[in-house]
Amino acid sequence: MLRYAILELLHHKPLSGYDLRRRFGGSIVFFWKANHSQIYPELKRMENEGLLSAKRVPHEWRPTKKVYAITPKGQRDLEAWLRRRPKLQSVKDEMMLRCFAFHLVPADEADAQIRHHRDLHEERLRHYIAIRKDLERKHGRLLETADPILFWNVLTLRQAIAHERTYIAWCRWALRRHQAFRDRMERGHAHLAG
Amino acid sequence: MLRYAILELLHHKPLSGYDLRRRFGGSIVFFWKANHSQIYPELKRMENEGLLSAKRVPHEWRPTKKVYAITPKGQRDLEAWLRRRPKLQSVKDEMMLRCFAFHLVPADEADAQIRHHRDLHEERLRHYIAIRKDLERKHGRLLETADPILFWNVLTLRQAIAHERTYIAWCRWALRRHQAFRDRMERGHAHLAG
DNA sequence: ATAAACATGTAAACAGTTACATGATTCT
DNA sequence: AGAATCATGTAACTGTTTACATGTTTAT
Repeated sequence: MLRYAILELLHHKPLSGYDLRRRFGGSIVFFWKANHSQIYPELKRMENEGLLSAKRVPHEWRPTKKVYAITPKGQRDLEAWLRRRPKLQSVKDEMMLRCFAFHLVPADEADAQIRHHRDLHEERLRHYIAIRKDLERKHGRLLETADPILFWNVLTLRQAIAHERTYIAWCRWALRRHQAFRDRMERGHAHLAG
Repeated sequence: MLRYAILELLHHKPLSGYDLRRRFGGSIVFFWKANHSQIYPELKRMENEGLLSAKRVPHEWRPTKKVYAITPKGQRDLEAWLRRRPKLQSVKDEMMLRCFAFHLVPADEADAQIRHHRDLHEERLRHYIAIRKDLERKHGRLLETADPILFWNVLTLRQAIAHERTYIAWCRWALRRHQAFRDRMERGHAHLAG
């Protein structure tokens, strides 16, 4: 999958491994992330398969860059992948796995975990909104753009933001529900004791 | 991570690899999935590490089962894991990666992809809601339960359902937005032509 | 001086999917 | 007779993370 993200990025313009790695901290981070230790070997493999062509570009004072460009074969591969109908990805959610097992820890510990998780998602949401503000400053009203690249990027950003908001709302709801559950249990015990 | 899912399931009662695999088609499927080819080797590893104990249980007519039970060490490991504060998982979303590249395919193909994806999520949502109905039939009003295990399970189910609904709503919104984008582009061209 | 950014790689471990492989029992 | 379910494994491949490893340039 990483290779398709790389092909899409190189479709815009040739980039080095280092440049690509920085791109994975930008707009694409909403739905894909990659470390340099995964990027460099993948670029080599893709070059061997004829999807990319590499060129060493020396720079007077700075280290020489190895710049990769997409080949016609790479273009065809990317477009063929876009036309496939993929299956649904299976969900892997560590927080929900923990939540499923929270009956094994004290109630306060469960609350602390949920609050911590909510804070992390709130931070990520703020980051996404900052990126959106940035795009708005540069391009004006995003949903009225005439640029297809920006248009699709804005749609993915919207999905990322909606996803974070849903997660945060769930955390808040779960904390309220848990409080109600604890109150109920306490009253139950009081009743039995009294 | 799989091991903690297994430990949680074995905390309730001892199970064979085959039983565990079926559990991964039940309530836990909302946030974790595992194939038998991953389960069997993992069980062996966990037994070697002293987290589980195995017992061969022969059955008059059916194949002998190898039933695993959680050990005190396994219990401690599970509880220690529950008290850790994990980092946010990085998002990996194939559909959004595709969407990011949809400027490379014809608009109708992009629409077909989004509709297909919406259908898949709608099916998954129906499946989750069927599971919830089942739980309601068995246990009555789920949010008023006094059983901590059921309580936390219901919270994870709610998150799974909210997640699917957000995704479906995004697909519908994206289709509307894309139609508006296409209309705008057409009017733009008409204007230039006229 | 030293920290941050530029620049590129490898190695080991961990995680997950798909395909291969076998054989009994039960239901239609 | 054939399909479904029970039951357990291995092999090959693909993907991802963390740590190791090195060296330059630029800004403070």
